[in-house]
Amino acid sequence: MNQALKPDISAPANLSAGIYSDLQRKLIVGDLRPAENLSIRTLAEEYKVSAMPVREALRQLASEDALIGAAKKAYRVPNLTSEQAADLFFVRAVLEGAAAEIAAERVSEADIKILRKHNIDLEAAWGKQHASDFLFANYQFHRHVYSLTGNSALQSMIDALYVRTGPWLAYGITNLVKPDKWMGEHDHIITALGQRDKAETRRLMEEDARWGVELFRELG
Amino acid sequence: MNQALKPDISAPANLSAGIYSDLQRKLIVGDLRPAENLSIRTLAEEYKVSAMPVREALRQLASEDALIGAAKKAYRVPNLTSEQAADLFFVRAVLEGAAAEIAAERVSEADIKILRKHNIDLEAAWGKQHASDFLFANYQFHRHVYSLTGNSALQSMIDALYVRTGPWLAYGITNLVKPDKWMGEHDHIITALGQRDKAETRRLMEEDARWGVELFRELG
DNA sequence: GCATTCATTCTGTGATCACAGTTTATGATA
DNA sequence: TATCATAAACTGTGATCACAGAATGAATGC
Repeated sequence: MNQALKPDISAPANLSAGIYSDLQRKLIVGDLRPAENLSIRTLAEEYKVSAMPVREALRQLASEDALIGAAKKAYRVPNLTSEQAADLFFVRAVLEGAAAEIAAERVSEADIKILRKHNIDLEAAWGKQHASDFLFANYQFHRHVYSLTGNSALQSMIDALYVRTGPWLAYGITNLVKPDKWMGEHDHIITALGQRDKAETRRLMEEDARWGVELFRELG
Repeated sequence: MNQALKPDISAPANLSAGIYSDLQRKLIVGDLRPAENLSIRTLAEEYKVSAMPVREALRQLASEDALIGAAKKAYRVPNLTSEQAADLFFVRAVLEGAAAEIAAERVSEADIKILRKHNIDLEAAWGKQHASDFLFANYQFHRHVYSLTGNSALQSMIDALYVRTGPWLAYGITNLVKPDKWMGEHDHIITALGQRDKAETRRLMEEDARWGVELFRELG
C-alpha cells in the first residue's frame, strides 16, 4: 500500500500483490460499491490470470475486513452499519491526529506545495461531484500528511481504514449531494502545518476525520 | 483474532483460519523466534493438511508484516530494528491510550476482577521469568481493557501490534533478564479504571506501552 | 587445508482439477 | 397466474502437480 496507486496492476512481485493493490485502489476511490459481489473466477478472467492469485488477493482483503468472505459464498463489499462506520472514523481520528502532530514537526515547504496541489484537485472534484476523483484526491492529501511521520506501521493502518470507508463514502457522496456542507477544512490544516502548530494541526485533523461521520448521520 | 486463544486449531470455518490463528498465538507469546524460518510444506505436515491452507495463512500474516515473505524465499519471523520497534510501540500507545479512555467509562466490577486475575498470572510468570506465559497474561490483560470499547476495528488493529512485537519481546525478556526493572504498572491501571479516571487511565496506559521501548533500548 | 564450482534440495508461485455447499433459474403443479 | 420443487449454474475450498529461483551441500580444483 506504500506503492503509488496506478490504474493497472503495478510492479508485480507476485501476481497476487498486483491484483491486491488494484482492488485496494478501487475500494478507496469507491469504484466498488457496497454489497457488490466479487467472484474469484470472474476476476481471474478480467485480470487474465488463473484463480490462484485472485483468491489470495481476495482472502487478504477479507482478512482486513475490506471484504466480507463467508464460506462457500461470494466475496462482497461490506455494507457498513452506522456503528461500524463510526468506529472506523474514530480510529482514523485517533491515528491521523497523532500522525498530524508529528507531521507538523517535519513538514517542508515542498510538502506544503504538494498538499496545496492535492487540495486544488480535491475541490475541483467536489465541484463536479465526482466521487472517485474526490476520494482519490482526499486520500492523496491525507496520505501525504501521515507519510511525513515515516512510521510505516502507522501508515499502513491508516491506509486500511481508507480502504474500508471508501465504498461507503462514495455511496454517500453520490447519493446524498450536499455541496454546501463541506467547507474545506484542508486549507486550515495546511495553514497550521505551515506554522508548525502541532496542537492545532492535530485538532483540525481529528475534526476532518469526523466529517465522514457527519455525512454518515444523514445517510442513516 | 477476537476468538479465544486455544493451544490447538480452533473452530475452523476454514483450515486456513485455524492455522492462521494458531500461528498468530505463537507469535504473540513468542513461541516463534525472530529470524526463524517457516516453510509451507513443513507446516503442512505438522498440521496434517495440504500446502494450500498453510500458504494462505502465511501470506496473510506476511501481509500484516507479522512475517516476512520474499519471493521464492522461505517465510520468516521479522527481526525488528530499533526504529521499527519504536514505531510499533508508538502506535500501540496511541491506540491503547484512546481505548483506555473509553474503557474507563464502561468498566464494571466484574471486569476489574478479571483484570486482577490476569495481573496475578502476569506477575507469577514474571517471577519465573517465563516469557511466553508472561506475554500471554500481558496480552490478556490489555486485551480485556481495549475490548471494553466494543470497537472491533480498534481491537483488531491493536491485536496486530501484539503479533508483531511478540517475538521480539520474548527474545528481550529471555535474553535480557531485569526482574527489578518492571514495577507492575498494571496495578495502577486497575486503580485508575476503578475510579473511572479517564485521563489518568490513558496516561498510565500510554506509559505502559512505552515500557516495551525501554526494554528495547537496552537490547540495542 | 582452503576456496570455488556445480549438483542437489528446498523455497514459494501459479495452474488445474474435484468437491460440496449456495444461489439462481427453470419447469411442473395446483 | 402463483407457488413450490427440482435441476442447473456458480461459489469458495482443498489437493496435487509443474516450474523457476534460492540455499545448501559436496566434490573438485588449487
